[in-house]
Amino acid sequence: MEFKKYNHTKEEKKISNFWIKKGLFKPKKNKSNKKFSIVIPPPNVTGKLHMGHALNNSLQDVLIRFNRMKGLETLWQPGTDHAGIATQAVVENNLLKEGIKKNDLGREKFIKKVWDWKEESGGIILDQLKKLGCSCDWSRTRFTMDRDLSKAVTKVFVDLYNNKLIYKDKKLVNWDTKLQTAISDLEVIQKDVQSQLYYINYSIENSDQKITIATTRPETMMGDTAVAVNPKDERYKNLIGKKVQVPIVNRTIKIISDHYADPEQGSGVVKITPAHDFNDYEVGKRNKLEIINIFEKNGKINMNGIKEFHGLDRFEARKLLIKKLKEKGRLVKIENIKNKVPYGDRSNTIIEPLLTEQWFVDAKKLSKKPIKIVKEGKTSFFPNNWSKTFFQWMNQIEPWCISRQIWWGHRIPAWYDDNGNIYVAENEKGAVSLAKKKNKNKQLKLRQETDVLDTWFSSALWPFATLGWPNKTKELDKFYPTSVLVTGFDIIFFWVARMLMMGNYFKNKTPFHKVYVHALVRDEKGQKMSKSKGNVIDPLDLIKQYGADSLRFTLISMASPGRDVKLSKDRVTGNRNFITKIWSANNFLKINNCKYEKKINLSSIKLPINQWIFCEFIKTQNLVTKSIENFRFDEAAKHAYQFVWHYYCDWYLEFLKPIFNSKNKNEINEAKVFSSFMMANILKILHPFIPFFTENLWSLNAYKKIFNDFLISSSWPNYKKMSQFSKSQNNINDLIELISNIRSTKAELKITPKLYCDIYFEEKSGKLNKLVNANINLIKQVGRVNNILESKLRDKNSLDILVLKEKLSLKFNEDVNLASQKERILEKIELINKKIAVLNNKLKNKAYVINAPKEIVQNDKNLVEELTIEDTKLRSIVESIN
RNA sequence: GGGCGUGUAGUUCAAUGGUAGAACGCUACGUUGACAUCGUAGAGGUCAUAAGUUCGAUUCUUAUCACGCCCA
Repeated sequence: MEFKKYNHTKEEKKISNFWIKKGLFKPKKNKSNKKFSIVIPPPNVTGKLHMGHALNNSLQDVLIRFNRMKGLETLWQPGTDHAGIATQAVVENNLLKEGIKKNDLGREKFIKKVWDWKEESGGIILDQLKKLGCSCDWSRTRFTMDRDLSKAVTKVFVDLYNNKLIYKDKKLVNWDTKLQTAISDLEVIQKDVQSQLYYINYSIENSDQKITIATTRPETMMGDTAVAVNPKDERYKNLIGKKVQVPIVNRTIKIISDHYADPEQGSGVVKITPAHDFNDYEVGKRNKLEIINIFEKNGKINMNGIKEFHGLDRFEARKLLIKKLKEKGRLVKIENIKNKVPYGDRSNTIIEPLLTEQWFVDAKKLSKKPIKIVKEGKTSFFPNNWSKTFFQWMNQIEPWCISRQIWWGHRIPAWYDDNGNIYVAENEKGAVSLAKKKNKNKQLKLRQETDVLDTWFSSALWPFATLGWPNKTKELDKFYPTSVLVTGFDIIFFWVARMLMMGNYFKNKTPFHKVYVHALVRDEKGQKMSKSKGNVIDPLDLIKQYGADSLRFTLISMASPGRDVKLSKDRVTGNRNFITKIWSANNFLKINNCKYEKKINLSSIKLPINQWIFCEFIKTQNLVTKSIENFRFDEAAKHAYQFVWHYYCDWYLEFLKPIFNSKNKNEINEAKVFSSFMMANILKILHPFIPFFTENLWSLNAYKKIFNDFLISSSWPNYKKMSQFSKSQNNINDLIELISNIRSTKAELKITPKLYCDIYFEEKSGKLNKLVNANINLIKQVGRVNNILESKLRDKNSLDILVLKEKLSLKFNEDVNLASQKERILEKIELINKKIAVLNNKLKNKAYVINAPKEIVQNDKNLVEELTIEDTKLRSIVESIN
């Protein structure tokens, strides 16, 4: 009979639709009243599925499917975030292609265009997650710009403002000159770059003396308002209070003393530009210096700069200034150095510290509770080291700049009157009434703040806003706090910390009990995947080629804690082969008409191989369960793989063959039913890893009839140990040992494995004899044994081996190379004696015998005994060869 | 500069204070009805280096070296 091959792509699509249509991803009430919930890390609405998503979501799906099968009421809450800057850029670019400029359109029309785009092509990634098999409750999909979530955002803003945890301030912020918005310090990447350090002479007023300052940013000289030296620096003590002239700029500034100047760095003299450097800003504040901003918002020199520099880009200005300094002989030298330069993570342009008015969250105050929560273990990280990273950042947290000068996002609910008063309220009506109150009922014209909020501000509310907050909903009651958060370490600060702040503040309960932090997916050489390197593996390509199940299984089985996943196609191929293996095993069941249609009474199972495989299954079931519960997805996958391939397929199915060839109807029937019953259980424990394939096979095998459920909603196996089976468990494992021994003996003797042999028991009363007689058919077929001999025939066709420490003779129909066999045994003897010597040495050591635990010492003694018996028997075999 | 992590078979990774495992790869042999996307058998490790703790260290401690990441 020929079987068609398993077609991943075709089947997966079918099953995905089917699950959704049947509503099987929705939480289902049950008796136990236990709940399990996860909120998805919302991907950007502009996002496309990459390997990081694939790993992140495969792991979540394992947890979700596992807990769903364990009978918990399970919710996986999906959705996307509006990705303010990224989305605005996408739509802006699309419009530009049509020749439309954002500013010509105006704010309102532009935002409508963004919504149009979102409806049409936003959220592709959600469909891609479906392809991956994610069992989110898609009917609950949320978007951070949804009306409900926006309501939550507004409420949070207003509450925090009223409690003085949000404030407006004029400060130096990280300014992106390309996007023309402020960004938070987390969105700034410090990059190592090659730079030039320029040494420039400033002349001291009323003197011939000059002092040399060093700077990487000479153009900011136009904003210099002081020169600083360290108070302890003897070289310059007498200069403090004197004045210097900034060359070219021709402004006179003071020499001040401030500890910020480092005598060891450069010349020990630094120029101070409070408007364009965070450190200088602090120096300026301490010394009450004037602040001169020389840049426009696009990074060009403004009217505060030198006349002929007006409108010049900052880098052009630098060139021109250096040229002029050279001409004037003020440039002492240029040094090549490596330094860190701030870049915007979205725009990849150099970030400019700029003095602007922005909105800030008092993160310091909000961080107190989360720190306590994590310390107390109410939220714990796995692996636990990440809590250190978390504390480190939280303990030195800075105010969080939340305003963005873009259009797409939650517009800040603040209104201004003409006198510059601020009214923060949930809507304009509220603001108007606040204004009235303040201004004795005078009718004032208000205008709303044009800035929008940082996208992460709304993401921070995700765990409760998606469940309906601020309304009191059933879902919020049931599923908040969520059980686990699964995320990459790269957003611990951006997202995890901020959710902890908001969740603990507004819900007074931590948003999740556990945070499972996974690593990065890299290429097979361990390099970060990046477009520029060209080493990106597209998960969708792999899904197309190998199926989502193969990709999932690969990612999951490689997710060891604290380690990056180094992905290669070979791995995926290997796991695809694993799935094919199960497919063909199932074909074997089909051919033999193995069906599980009536509930079995487990205690009525008689066949040793059935008892054995069941014992091994229980071991596996327990290991897989424990591993998933401990977030050891890698181990869970490996245990399942090991059992299916190396127990069920390699041995159990082989042992079935002699039974099917026999005439014992009872045995045949039991084998048919039980093999299929085991397959059903295999599908169950594999379901969280390879959901499509297993659900498909479940339906092909019609297991729904007997389990009354689709696989996805069937119950997780939790069989109890059957102690009356353990004798069979041991026997079959011994049998496997025996057969393996016969096989390897043949291989070593270069006897074709096909060849049958006769066997003779040297030790008639030993356990081998009993074992073989009890399983005679298995031995004969699987071990390729002809007859059990009554008396030993000593000739050149036969030889002795040691199995389970008993002597056994094998007799073949052809000559055996006894000399090579002898050599092999001698090698073994040598090895055994080495081991015995090591053990004896240990045992001779009195300190060891006194200090080591008794069991360990006893174990060693037993081992010596056993090895000695083995040694004696092997020696007698060698002697018999002579 | 501060912090975190990693170093075990050819490769990717486990485990473990008391005999070091798996997968993939490799080698040999093998298509008689589950499976060549396969089977059987096998080779392959001074557990980065050094010192310490210990009866005993791949495992614990410290230092060194190498690599990676985060923060300033």
